[in-house]
Amino acid sequence: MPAAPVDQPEHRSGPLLDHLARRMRIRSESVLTPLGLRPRHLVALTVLRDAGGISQRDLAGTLQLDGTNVVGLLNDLEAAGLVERRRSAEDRRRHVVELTEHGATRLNEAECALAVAEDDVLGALEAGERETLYTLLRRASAGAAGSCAQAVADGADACGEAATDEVDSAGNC
Amino acid sequence: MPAAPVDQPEHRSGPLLDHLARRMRIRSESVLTPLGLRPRHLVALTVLRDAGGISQRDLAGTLQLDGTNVVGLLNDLEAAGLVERRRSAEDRRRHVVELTEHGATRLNEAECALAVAEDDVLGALEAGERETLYTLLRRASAGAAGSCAQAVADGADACGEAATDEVDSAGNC
DNA sequence: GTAGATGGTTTGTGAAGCACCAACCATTTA
DNA sequence: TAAATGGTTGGTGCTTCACAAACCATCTAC
Repeated sequence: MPAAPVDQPEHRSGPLLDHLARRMRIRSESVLTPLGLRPRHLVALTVLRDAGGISQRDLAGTLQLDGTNVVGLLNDLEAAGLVERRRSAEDRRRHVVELTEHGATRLNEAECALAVAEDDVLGALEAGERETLYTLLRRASAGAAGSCAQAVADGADACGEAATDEVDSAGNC
Repeated sequence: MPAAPVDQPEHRSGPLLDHLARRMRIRSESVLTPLGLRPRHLVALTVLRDAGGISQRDLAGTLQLDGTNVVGLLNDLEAAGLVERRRSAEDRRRHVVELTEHGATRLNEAECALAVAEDDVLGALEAGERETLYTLLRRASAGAAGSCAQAVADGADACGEAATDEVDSAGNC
């Protein structure tokens, strides 16, 4: 073997992300079940809290989920009163989706409950590191939100911000 | 509404991890297909590179995957010559699984190819931040590896280290 | 040495998550 | 008025799993 110029080993986060997400999801499931939620509900709620009132189409884009399946997901959440569909004033075809107050509270409760799962999966990291991780994930998530590339292609301009507003839901465990 | 004592909003990485992993997986799929790999193969290969020669049982534990399904996964990888099953000398029931040289090379190629997907999903982060993210994920992954809790329960002592050895596969894109 | 536990394998079965298609209504835009 | 668009419903099918059952090889304990 030609002993290859060993310099810059690739550092891809993808597989690690995948791996940890899976571990976390498995742990989370048992914690979430008593609350009547599934991991994907949490994902949707989290996205909705960050994204404010967006259309289902945009939500589908952010979630990278087929539109028809978003309908079902939202049906669940709306039936539980965690989310609200309102017709948009500007375009009455659109549904503006938003967290209800109950939804925000419930999301917060769920996050508290998830502490156990997180301790388990992220146990090797100290508090400060976990916070760093959270910040990075959140930034990445916000940045990738509507997929800028696509937004640009559409001639839209939803790229610049969407990043750093305060999380303001009730924060008591 | 009672305006709740807004202090410590929960910062749970779980849902974000889930969200980003999904986005990444979707992006990765198209990049990986030409290489005849699936995202979950990459996860397994990555884990195997880090974990060295471990038994299938331990691999199943790390992957949190049912043993019977690990068999199928390894069948794929072995058929492609990326992985090798050897009978353990100490316990001939056990199969010691290890990356072949070809497997390491292929993993590296795949990681190079994944740059595109990563740029796409992690676009909001700069190079330094991505490296930080990678480091954190890797540490978390290594720490959670065999699930320390379980290892302790078994009376084993595989908790302390497993963290920071150099990645040493051929690193040329 | 024999019994029972353990690691691995095969062959199912079934559930969940999801993409995709088709048809449909309400609304907006051309 | 004719597309195009956002949302909804219902259906099909694929993939990824968990779980069960039956089996072989091997190890451990009695």
